[in-house]
Amino acid sequence: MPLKCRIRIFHASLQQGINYNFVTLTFKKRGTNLDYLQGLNTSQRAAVEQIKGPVMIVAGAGSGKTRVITYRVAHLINNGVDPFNILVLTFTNKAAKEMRERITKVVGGEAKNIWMGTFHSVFAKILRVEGHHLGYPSNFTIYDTDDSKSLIRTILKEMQLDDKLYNANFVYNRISSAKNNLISAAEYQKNEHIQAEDRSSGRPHLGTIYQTYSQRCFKAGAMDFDDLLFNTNVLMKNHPDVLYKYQNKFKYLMLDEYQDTNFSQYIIVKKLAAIHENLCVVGDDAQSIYGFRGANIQNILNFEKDYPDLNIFKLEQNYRSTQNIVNLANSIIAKNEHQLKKDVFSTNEVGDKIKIFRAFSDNEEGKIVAENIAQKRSLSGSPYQSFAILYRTNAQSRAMEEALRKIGIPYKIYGGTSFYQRKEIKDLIAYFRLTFNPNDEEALKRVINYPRRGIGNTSIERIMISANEHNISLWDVISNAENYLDSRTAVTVAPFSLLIKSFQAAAATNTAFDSAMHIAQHSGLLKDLYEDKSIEGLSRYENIQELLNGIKEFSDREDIEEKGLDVFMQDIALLTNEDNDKDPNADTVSLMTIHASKGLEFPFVHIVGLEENLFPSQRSLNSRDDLEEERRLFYVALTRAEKNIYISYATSRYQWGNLNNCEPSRFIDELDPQYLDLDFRPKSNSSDSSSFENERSSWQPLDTFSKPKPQTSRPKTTSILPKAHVPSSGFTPSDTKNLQVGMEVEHERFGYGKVVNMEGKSPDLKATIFFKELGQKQLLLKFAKLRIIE
DNA sequence: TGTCGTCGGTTTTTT
DNA sequence: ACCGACGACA
Repeated sequence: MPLKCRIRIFHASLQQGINYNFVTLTFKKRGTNLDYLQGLNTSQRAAVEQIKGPVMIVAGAGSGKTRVITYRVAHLINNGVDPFNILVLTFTNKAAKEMRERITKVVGGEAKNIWMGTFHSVFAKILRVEGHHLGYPSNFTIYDTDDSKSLIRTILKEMQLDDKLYNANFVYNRISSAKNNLISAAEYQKNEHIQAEDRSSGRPHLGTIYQTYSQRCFKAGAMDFDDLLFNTNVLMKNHPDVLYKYQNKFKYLMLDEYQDTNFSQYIIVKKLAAIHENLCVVGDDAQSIYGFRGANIQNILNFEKDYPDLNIFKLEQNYRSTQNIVNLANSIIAKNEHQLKKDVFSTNEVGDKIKIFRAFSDNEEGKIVAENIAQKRSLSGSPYQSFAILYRTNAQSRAMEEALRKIGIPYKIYGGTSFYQRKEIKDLIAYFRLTFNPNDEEALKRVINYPRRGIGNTSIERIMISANEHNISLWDVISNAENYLDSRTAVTVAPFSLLIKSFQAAAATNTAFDSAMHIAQHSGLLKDLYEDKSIEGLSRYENIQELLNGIKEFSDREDIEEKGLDVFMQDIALLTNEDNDKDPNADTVSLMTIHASKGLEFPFVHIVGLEENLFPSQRSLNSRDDLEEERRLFYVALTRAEKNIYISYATSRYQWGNLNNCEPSRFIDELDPQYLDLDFRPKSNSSDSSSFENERSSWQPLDTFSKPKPQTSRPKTTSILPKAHVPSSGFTPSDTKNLQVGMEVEHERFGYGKVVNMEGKSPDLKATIFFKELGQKQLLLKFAKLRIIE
């Protein structure tokens, strides 16, 4: 067989390659550039050059991990490995994208042939091709968490179970963790241990729910996030021929953030690598922070057992941070019992000590952080991009946002509600989903009566009952309404099924954009949003525009052949906020959870909310393992910083609308004081320590707006958001043809703001405006009514 | 069937 | 404080 020959030749050349000394290697390869090897330290270089067999790279924070992965892939290609035979699994889509760009710089266009992506996106792609072996259509829907929970609620209702005891969240997590441990519904019900556990917690029906849930997903032609991995495992187990095919396709596997993989992912990788064993995992046990999602730190230890001839490389030199930061981070992580031994060090400058301060409330904390950023920026001349604010929970962003807004600092929030999770976006996408997969029960329930069509709960219930009775899908019922429903319901429902059928016809022949536009208009959704003149309605309408713009871009792409809406839809459920970053180069302060900050770096980092029960989280206090995960999380936060860290805590904080007192976090006590600047006093903290009700700032921002609001003592926690802006008398929109960055404007509803950026070309010219009350917004000028303030 | 008010859970982190 | 779910009423 030609295939076999190729492998043998290939291995032979590898053997030689390894025996070359460095100099020969540099000159050996024709037409390729091996200069990159020069820029690596000894252990990095050793890891890059060990291209055969199982490899584990233990990469300390900031030790040039991405660089090593990039160059290792480049090195594989330069040593004759076909890019089509390389699979690189990363943790986020963004990481994959960045890595591909970096590899392209070294090896050129060949890089686009590498399989690179997250577990979920890569195996979704494979399941679209191979899913038919398991009875799934290739256009299966991917249920997101909301879809899954909604289905669970429906099932609970049908089974007439108490939805307090069987809380949808709880059920979802239980099913998720079963799947991530490769326990099927049938096995779940057979497993005595699990059954005993469920009985003793008073929830004996969990197994049945799991079973029903799986069946319903299958019938709807849908997989949830965990199914993408679970079904990949089923596929590999039950279809050895398919497994064999991919084992030989992916002769070289690389796996980033190995510490964050769960059992299901671990088995996939292990099986894929079983023949060639060219498996390289990269990770840092000290940065394992996804245990709650089933990530198993044991995978690292198992790895050594599974591959006795494993080559381990440790990257211990930190190139990112000052010595003080690295030493401080080490002093924290040393408190954990479970860890691989390594010695992370820095030879950068010693740097400033780490500053800690106290605030009296979450709002004051925000104020100090914001002022500190403004001050540091003007002193050091660093752009806003060099600053990050990291927090434990998303809820903490609000106080920070308000403070930044108040003194006019532009910011960007990462994570939080993703663009694709917004209601209006999900609504439109549900129409798309239904068009391509009418059996998608969750999509159908979502839009069957939105916009209003007189199909209320009673009708929906009738449809569901009929579907269950005849053991058919909801779609089967409504598309044959006269056979399955009473005549009155049938009459209201029939037009809806015709509508969807007309969408199917439209989508069959049109490009993604034309189909999407057709559906947005004829579903009535666009009109419904257009008529909603509230602030929220306007912003929803703009979001739909944004989605349509995105689809237009997709339709205009020249590098892909299939441009139908179905192709666009394929992994939209797997996209997150970062993947929709409109202008990644804008100069803004970054706000995000510590989880979201993994892999990123910033010169100046604020870590806020260092309080007991918040960080470490209250839920982590019961077990040593959970607490250690929180400590690793703190370690991740500290190691994001290049130059300066500011740690802060508040002595009181609004939670659930109440003001609560807080204790400083135990993590603060664990910091080695020799690296701390204990005398640090933020400028404004000393003067108005008497009261945190005084919101007045001693620092005068440069870009004040023309109409300052009189300050009163704060009546409630969020006085920032006005219900509506009252336009100044005689508001008339200006001609925005000559709008330019820096101009101040008034918007009919959003109030006063300043243009910070312009992009696009007319008629799709977009302006990014920083509104005094509402923060940053992007507006399409052809829609926005703006008055330019002279 | 649609709308409005109340209630209750939520805030850990995400593909 | 905020959201979704649900019941009472139009």
